[in-house]
Amino acid sequence: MTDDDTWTPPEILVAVDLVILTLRASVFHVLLIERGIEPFKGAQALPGGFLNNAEEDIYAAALRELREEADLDGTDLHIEQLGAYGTPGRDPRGRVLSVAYLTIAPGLPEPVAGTDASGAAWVPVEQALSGSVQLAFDHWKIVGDAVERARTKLEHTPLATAFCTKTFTIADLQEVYEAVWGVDLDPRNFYRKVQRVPGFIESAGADRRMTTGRPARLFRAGPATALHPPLTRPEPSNDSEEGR
Amino acid sequence: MTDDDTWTPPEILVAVDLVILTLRASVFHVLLIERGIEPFKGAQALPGGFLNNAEEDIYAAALRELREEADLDGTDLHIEQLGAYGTPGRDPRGRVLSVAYLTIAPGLPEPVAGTDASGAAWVPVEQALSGSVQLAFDHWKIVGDAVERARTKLEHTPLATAFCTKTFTIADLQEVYEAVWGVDLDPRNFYRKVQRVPGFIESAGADRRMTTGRPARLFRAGPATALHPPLTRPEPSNDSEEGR
DNA sequence: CCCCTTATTGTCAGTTCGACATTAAGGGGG
DNA sequence: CCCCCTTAATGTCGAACTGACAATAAGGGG
Repeated sequence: MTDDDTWTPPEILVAVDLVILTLRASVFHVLLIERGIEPFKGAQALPGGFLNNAEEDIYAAALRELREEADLDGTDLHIEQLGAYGTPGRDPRGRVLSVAYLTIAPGLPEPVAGTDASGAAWVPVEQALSGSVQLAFDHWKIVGDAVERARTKLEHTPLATAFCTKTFTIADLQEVYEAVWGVDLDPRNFYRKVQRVPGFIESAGADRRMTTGRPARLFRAGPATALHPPLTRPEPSNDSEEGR
Repeated sequence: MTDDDTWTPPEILVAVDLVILTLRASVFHVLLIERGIEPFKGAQALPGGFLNNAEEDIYAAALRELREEADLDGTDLHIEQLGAYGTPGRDPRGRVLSVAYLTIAPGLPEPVAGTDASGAAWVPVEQALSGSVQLAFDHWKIVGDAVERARTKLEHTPLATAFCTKTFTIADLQEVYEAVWGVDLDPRNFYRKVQRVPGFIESAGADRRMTTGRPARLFRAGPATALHPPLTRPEPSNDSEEGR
């Protein structure tokens, strides 16, 4: 931040975009909204919007949009800033700098009735990034960055628990890893590894849960903020890249 | 991003701040500049400034400030966006949203002659965060976030090589880890571990380097973008700290 | 040639990993 | 009530890895 009293710096519009990720029926989904107005009318876009006024905090604006556009309560949801996207020309209406937030929610069964936009829908992440979906602005890149961030943070933070409800089974947790990473994991080894990490998960009473088969123990998120040791993603079996 | 044609969203000043980290004499340093004008005149601040005009890209602005205020060429330097800092009131002059960038540079021996500000100086990170240094705006938090980011990325990305010159020895690399993490590592085990990670470092010819003692092999950064397996930070034996 | 310094290679027991088998604990149907 | 089906949890085993520490290698200086 520097000097200058004579020169007036340019003023820029500031917006907030939300990448809301969840698991639905063991599939990794992102929330997209069909735009009802130009520009990009009819295309899919991330929920978001401009700051209400010049005094609104950007994090508060993210919480507000979360409520308005996704009908979600930010309390006890994982929300972290992803970054600022401000390439000139990203919005045809003019210079807009958008601050993107990454939100992780436990799998909501309902299709989330958007209050505002034409239609809100959970879209499988794979599909959203495949190119078969028309995404507005630079939202394709934002979603890609968010997914990459989530995949990486799964390795060395307890982020996976944010995809789960208050209490969960180890199999639930494994589903998160498998869906987000797009791999299959061995339940026996996963069970062992997860329990060894101090502070990752802790037993939630002798409680259990009903399904067919043997009842599973319930856990809740532990106090750890980092996983030591980390859960490393399996190496991609191919070797089309990487060198030694 | 939403609708509305009648309502005009607020315009906000956008700035760029740089956290430039390096190693000097095996000590982890950050570049700070003494402010010559109000607000926070006389305090230390990160290099940075407002966008030049409404068309300037924020990344381009970061590169420009890097040149203007630190006399550094962004080419072949590690630069990544850290995040947006936009709390109302962070700048007493009005609403300013600042996009912070994290830059890693090989240890420059010279004290970096700032072109603009009153004085630029490399300050040990520990000192900058200790509270004994008056930092302007919310720069204390920004530096803290940057350092935390660097410490974490050292574990699972080849970021450490960004602290080194084009070619380096394994002992150089170890110095980076030790200085940034603030720990001591066993050279023998470090040597083994680093070499096992595919694509982390690759031999730079049979070249060597002069010092006292046996000449060391030179390496350069490899093609890997992630470390598999990661280099995990040693557990702190005590548990007096940690927090996020 | 001896000594000092730093680099690189070994050694070794304890731990962890991945692959896979086995046992445990419900619920349903006959 | 017993057999069977399903999912959960524990166990086994050789290979690989880890941390602690010893031993050897390769210059430079005196």
